[in-house]
Amino acid sequence: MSDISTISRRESGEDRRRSIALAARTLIAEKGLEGLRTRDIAQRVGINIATLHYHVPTKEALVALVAESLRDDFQAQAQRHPRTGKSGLEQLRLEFADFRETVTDTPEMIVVLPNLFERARRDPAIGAIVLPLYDYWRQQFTDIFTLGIADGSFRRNVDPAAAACIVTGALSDHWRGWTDFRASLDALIAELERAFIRNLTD
Amino acid sequence: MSDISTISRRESGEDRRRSIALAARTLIAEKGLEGLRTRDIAQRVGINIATLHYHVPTKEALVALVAESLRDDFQAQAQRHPRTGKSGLEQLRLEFADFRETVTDTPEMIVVLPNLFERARRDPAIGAIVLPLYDYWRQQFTDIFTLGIADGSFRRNVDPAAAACIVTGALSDHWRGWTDFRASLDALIAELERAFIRNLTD
DNA sequence: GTTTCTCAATCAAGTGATTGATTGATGACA
DNA sequence: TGTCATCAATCAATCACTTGATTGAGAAAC
Repeated sequence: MSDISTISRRESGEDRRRSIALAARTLIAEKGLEGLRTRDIAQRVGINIATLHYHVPTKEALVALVAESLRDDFQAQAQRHPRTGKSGLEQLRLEFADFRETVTDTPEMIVVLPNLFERARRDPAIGAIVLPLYDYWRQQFTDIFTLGIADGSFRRNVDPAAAACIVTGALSDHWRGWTDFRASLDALIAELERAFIRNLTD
Repeated sequence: MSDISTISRRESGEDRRRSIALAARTLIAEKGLEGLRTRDIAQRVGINIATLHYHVPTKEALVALVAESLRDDFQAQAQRHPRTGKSGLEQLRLEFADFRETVTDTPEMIVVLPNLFERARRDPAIGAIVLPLYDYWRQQFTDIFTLGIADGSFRRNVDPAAAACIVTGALSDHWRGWTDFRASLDALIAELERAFIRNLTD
């Protein structure tokens, strides 16, 4: 038998801030940063506006909290599958699998992160939190291409840094889904592999 | 000798709306859509807020005006250099040259357009204006790859639609400039060519 | 008792938009 | 040429909220 009188509306600071960040992420995905309102967030969480300010003092701090929340999730996902000892091509394929998983598991991250990247142009504090994610992601591919050239997976004349930019650009463009005019993810990934793998007659 | 008494503050509706659109574009580039204020636009143009509403009745109509303004500029630029009679690879190179020119000539378009693409998720009216631009751009590359396969410029196993997505993704990612971790435009373009050109021993 | 958390009411400034008056430009007419 | 009517364009003042944030009191947890 549940005791209604023990139901509390309180959450620890950390839990509450997590709830706030998640609600804000959802709302940014729905309405963009331009439509983000502190009252809407409070309502979505189920708290009073003053409670929201108790936990997160300004709107600016709120956006930073969202950025940190996304950074932490992104980093948790990046550690899921170890890469040690695999060839360049194998690692490339694992990165593609990871990408597919991210798109499936956290679709809202896909929408919110670019909004924060855009905001980073004007807000160095946000940039300091999220831009390293992009750098890290790109560095992963650069390392994979360097390895793949050395192990014979990829063409010798591949420029690892430029190739990394091509791959991250193509994948992030795909994840944005602005337009229905796009190749399927399978076709895109297959073409990305063909673009760099070493020709058998080389 | 100039006659001061003939100086007027009036502009035709069309000229005024053009001024308003350009000011709004500049402000979106500076502050994002979330920081766009009708009074700021009016001030930037040098008119009263009521005058702005006289010409453009709502903020929503204003964003649509910006979208149309960008569409028109984009389309004007797309017609600059004819492509007829050139090989797939030559056309690809012309597209890259066009891209370079756009980035140089209208840097603010580079920032504003993606903001409108994002807004298009939530605002079908804006999407109807700007998303066809992306489709058109992508279709250009698809056609180029199709042609280039037929004329022997590109590998036979290139999937034109997927390759177009890769190129447009890589270029648009580059133009965004979120991070300093990127290849130079020259290196990116060179790698994009290597990704698709036909190997001499094929 | 102390600390943390929550709330309703409120504040001050900002925001998109409106109102009513005025000005400027143009064409018709005497 | 001068006058008048008309319409387009402009403005200051104002409206009706909206917005991020604050205040002071009370509740909950330890």
